[in-house]
Amino acid sequence: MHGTKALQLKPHSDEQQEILQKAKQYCEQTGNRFTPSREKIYKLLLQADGSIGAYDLLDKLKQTDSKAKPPTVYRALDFFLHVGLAHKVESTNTFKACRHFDCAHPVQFLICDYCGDVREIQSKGIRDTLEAQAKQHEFKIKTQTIEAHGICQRCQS
Amino acid sequence: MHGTKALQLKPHSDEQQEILQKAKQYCEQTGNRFTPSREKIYKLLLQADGSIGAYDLLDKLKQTDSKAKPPTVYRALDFFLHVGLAHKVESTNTFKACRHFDCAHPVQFLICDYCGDVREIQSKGIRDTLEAQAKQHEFKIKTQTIEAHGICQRCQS
DNA sequence: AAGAACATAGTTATTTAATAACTTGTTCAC
DNA sequence: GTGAACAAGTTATTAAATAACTATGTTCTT
Repeated sequence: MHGTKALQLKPHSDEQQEILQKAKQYCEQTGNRFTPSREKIYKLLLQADGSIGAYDLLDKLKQTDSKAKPPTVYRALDFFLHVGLAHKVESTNTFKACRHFDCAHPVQFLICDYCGDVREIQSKGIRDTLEAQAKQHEFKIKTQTIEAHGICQRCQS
Repeated sequence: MHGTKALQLKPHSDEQQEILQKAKQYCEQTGNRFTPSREKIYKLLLQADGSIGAYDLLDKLKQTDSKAKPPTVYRALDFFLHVGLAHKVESTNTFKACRHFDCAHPVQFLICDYCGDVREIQSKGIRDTLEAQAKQHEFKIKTQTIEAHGICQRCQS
């Protein structure tokens, strides 16, 4: 599932610490509680390469919290999705921590089928093109799911 | 789940007959077998409003084929997806018969969260915009999943 | 026509993904 | 401090998809 991990996040990296702090702040500002349970699960989500399935996340959680059960992770995930701290990758039923949750634009994913990496991009162009198409059909868009599968740059060599 | 069905396909309509015939022809031309089992399931897929889940499809199939089981429908669905006779809607885990399977372009869906209607559109613009974005990241796209949720024209009033 | 090779379908069981429903514990405002 | 609201624990179930094995059918070859 994974090629070289040179550019992937490592557990407890500085970048993760930074995102974690921003997540805490963001929750405080918006009146949402970043509880210990949520923090623990959010850390695991940040440590995951690419995206991670709910049950894989549960397995990781069980290593330090042996009595964790599906609702434990699904509740946290639902919370993250709701406040914008994470996204669901619909085509693989997996989840990914959002790295710039402070902006509410729809996102797109580039999913490498070789190494499993999931890159989150934000193209206003894609969003607007879809929006324009929908308008032609008099369709009012609420949410967008845009996911491309293929091979990432690092796996092409 | 459903509003007015005025524009929806009705069982055994002329349009369905036409698509069915085209599907048969298409399979012959491409050396794929459109077996009785596949035909039965494809008809049910055509009759479904919007998109339909595999197990809802199974329930319908059971009405005339009481011993049908999950692999029965999943095998047919896999075949349809493989040859291009149907699409999977990833964000709802449902399936939809393709109305223009003779062209291989990626498609986009406009999914009405109010009536459940799923409209298949083909915008070269969206495809190309995503393609261009991917290129900037040196990502080679194989397949695209583009789904918009919202409210369709008929349900806005 | 017989038989090998392959595709299709039947059958049983299991895995994976997600949620329902009820109970217990925390937090926070008044 | 009490109670409303939120969060988490617990048990069970539903929903989605596939694995693995058996049986049947189709096609191709000789």
